[in-house]
Amino acid sequence: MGISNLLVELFEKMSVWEAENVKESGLSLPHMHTLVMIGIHRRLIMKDLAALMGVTTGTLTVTVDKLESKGLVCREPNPDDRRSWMITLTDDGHRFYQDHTKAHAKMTAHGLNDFTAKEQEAFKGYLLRFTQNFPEQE
Amino acid sequence: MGISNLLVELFEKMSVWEAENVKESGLSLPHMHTLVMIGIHRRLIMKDLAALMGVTTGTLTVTVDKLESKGLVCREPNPDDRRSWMITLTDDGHRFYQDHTKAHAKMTAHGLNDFTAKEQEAFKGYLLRFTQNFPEQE
DNA sequence: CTTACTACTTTGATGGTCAAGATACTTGAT
DNA sequence: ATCAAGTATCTTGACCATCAAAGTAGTAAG
Repeated sequence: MGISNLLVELFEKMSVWEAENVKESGLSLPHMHTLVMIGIHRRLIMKDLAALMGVTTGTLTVTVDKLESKGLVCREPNPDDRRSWMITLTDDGHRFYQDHTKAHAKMTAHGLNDFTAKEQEAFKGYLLRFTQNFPEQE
Repeated sequence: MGISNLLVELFEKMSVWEAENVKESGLSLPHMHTLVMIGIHRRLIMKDLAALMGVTTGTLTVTVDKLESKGLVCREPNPDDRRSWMITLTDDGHRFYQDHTKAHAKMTAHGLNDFTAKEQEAFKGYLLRFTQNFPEQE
């Protein structure tokens, strides 16, 4: 089997894992995805967050509305531009983000089960190169 | 950055790439996903295909209805069980599947841009081990 | 043959998505 | 300053994907 098919298989398995894992949190995939993006970037305006997630701002508006009503994210006024909001995680939202990150780490540890420390480093190096060679998202 | 975050980043980039790529084909993601699953398994009954894709048979019924009306898949009577259908790709459906597979290969080649043959083999070995260590989908 | 089970389809409801239009603000040119 | 053009967000209306539950037709086991 070629690397291409291996990647597809890994992608498939990670997707299934992600879906099951997120379902346990009680959030939908788009909602968790949103929390993760905000968690990584800390503070974002709607436009940038929508671009990162590959959705329109209209879609993001309703997502953020729901996350806000659940007390997971916060719209703060943007002092530099009164048209836009700075979106951040609340403490509760940050907990979801951290739990999700921990679950990722656990999943990774499972995959690296029989790897020596040296092999992990080598794998990581390859992954880094591969990921960086990858077409950038516009 | 740890391997966990690298994988998440790769996953994210592959998702974006996949979405853009599939959009160009004129099919929705679920429709392409369905064609790929049938392409890999050649002949499947609805129940098994639904399980592979992680959707209910009710959802799959409408997906297959649409793919059938587009002439991309075929419901053939199952001689062993008159309750079920064997789902297969038509020639047109197979072309979509093959084009998609080729696009995956192209994407992979891009990522492996600066890898020597020896490095590709090593990376492939690690990927294989990692993928196989991964929790199975049930 | 009858009961329990199974494969598939249908139906009704919900959620995510987009395109297009509306609103409020900013920017740049006059 | 003022106005026009551009921008960030929100709203609306429509569509698709999805599920749970109910319905249909076929199988299996006694």
